[in-house]
Amino acid sequence: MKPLSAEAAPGEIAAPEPPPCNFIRDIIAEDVKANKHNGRVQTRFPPEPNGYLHIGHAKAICLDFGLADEFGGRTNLRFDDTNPQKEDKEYVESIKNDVKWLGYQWDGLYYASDYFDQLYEWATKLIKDGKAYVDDSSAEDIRRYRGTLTEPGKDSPYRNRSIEENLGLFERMRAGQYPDGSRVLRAKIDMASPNLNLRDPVMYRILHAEHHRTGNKWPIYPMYDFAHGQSDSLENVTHSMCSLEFADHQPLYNWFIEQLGIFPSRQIEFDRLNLTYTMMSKRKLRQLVEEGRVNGWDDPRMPTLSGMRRRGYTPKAIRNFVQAVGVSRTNGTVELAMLEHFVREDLNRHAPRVMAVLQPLKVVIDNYPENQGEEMDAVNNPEDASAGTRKVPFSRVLYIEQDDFREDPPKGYFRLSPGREVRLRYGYFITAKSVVKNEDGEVVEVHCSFDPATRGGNAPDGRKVKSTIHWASAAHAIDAEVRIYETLFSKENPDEVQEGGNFTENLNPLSLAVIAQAKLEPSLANAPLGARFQFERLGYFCVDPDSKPGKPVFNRTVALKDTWAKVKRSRG
RNA sequence: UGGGCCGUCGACUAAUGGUAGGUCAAGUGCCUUUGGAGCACUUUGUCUAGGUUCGAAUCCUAGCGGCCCAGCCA
Repeated sequence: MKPLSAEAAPGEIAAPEPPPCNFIRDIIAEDVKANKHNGRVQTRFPPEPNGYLHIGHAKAICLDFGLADEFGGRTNLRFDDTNPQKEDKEYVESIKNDVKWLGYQWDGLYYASDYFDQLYEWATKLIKDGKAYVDDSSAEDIRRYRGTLTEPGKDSPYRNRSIEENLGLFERMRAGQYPDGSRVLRAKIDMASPNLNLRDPVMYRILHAEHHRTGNKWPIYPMYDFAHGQSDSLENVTHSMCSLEFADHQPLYNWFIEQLGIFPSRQIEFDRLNLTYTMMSKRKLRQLVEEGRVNGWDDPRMPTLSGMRRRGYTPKAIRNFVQAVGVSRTNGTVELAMLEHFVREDLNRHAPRVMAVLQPLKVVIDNYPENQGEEMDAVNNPEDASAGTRKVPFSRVLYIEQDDFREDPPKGYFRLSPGREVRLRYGYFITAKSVVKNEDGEVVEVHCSFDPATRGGNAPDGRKVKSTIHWASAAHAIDAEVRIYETLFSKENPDEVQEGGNFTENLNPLSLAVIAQAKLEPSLANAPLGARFQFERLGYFCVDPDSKPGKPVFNRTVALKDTWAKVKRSRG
């Protein structure tokens, strides 16, 4: 049965479709139905503040916040800041900013470092219960004793120290009496477990490092595994979503909660988002930034939320995309085309239309009076009548797109060519009469005639033209820099390299093209930073922060779908 | 090679033992003052082999294929 939403009265908002099913929603719905935790739903988004958020994080954010919202629950933002060497305040600020930009507001704001005292106390309890011990082995010995994927590990020689000795040692670790790396606190579980995470995992390591929040208070820091589940538990998190690679950690997550007898948060793993022609590895994104292959974390080619924001993506488009992609436990890669569809869909509805000529070709209308001009009425957004109209100046000398004129038009080419009549959008019908060429034989000027009866773009005699092209009046146009982006990598999977190769070899040398002198209609002169437009027939563009008064810079967010390009391709 | 997770149109994802459906992509047509947008239509799929069952994408067994795990990272 088809939904009847299409029959809703014009202007009426169709009832939102029920969200597509997914296995996490099913789990939560069942728990709520069974009145588990009295039907309460609490989630959390737990980034480590060691880099900028990317589109992959957006999926986690939409899941954590979106599912909680659906069930009337709450969501915390918690920074998993247990490794001071990699973390920084700069990242926590950018993360907060990006989450808000995406459209979400957290209920509680926490840091794992808020729990360091509690965690320390819990570690002491485990020692007293004979469930944890201090190991003096070197990192290398610990690795050796851990065994391999196929062989069991062996007990550390320090595994059976007395509780009193362990307590004393751990206190001195905490007092800062030992150098980095000299000792660790380990959980006493099972060195023969087929799950390597259960082979006496490290709970605390010694790190004489300054933490961005706790300063020099702590010379020891808990590992992720000894912090995450307990943090969830302290926040009474009912459903703790994380990515698939943590599935092997779940038994350990549960083990600590059980040994400590604390609130039983439940971990649920889902698949990460992968996208073609880009990558989500924070480490590699950082490398691109540090090696100067891109211009910072917010380079519009980056898959970071800050990059996408600068590129002109809307939060709504990203949320819709994430919703459409869904969630499962398979490892797949979503086509970039799907992301682009959702920006176009959103921008098509909301972005005002303007005319801009990127590769200008001069057109002179010989029978239009010199030193005369007029203003044409142009529709701001055909998708939204309330957006109104504006005036666009017209005169004898114009610019059109170089692509919109062919001296020798190929078959199927509908645009301007000698003897052919086309419409100037919101202007007049014009017919090409002759061309002026430079010494290289390139057309640098097209002379046309116009039909005064077609003002506004309609012929009273009802004759049709096959093409409508955009233009800018030479005398009135403003100059702008326009940055055209292509995919950052030229391979669908940038990690696909020859033996011994490196992903940077797959960087697309054409990922950025700068047009220094585009010609824009004058209404764009004072467009505010971040403003988004459709340049008619070209794509969606937004104002970049590099803009200077009188010299705007535009980024192309995404091109319009280009049927002509498709025709050309299919004809070779 | 031990353990864990996972295989559904080209991509992503539904169907919870009972009609294999949706979105993107691709294609065809209509419409059009954006070769845009919109509308209509179309193509293509349950990894393989057995089994259970009136009935299997779903349950079982065995293969095959992919991903993750041997940090004092998260």
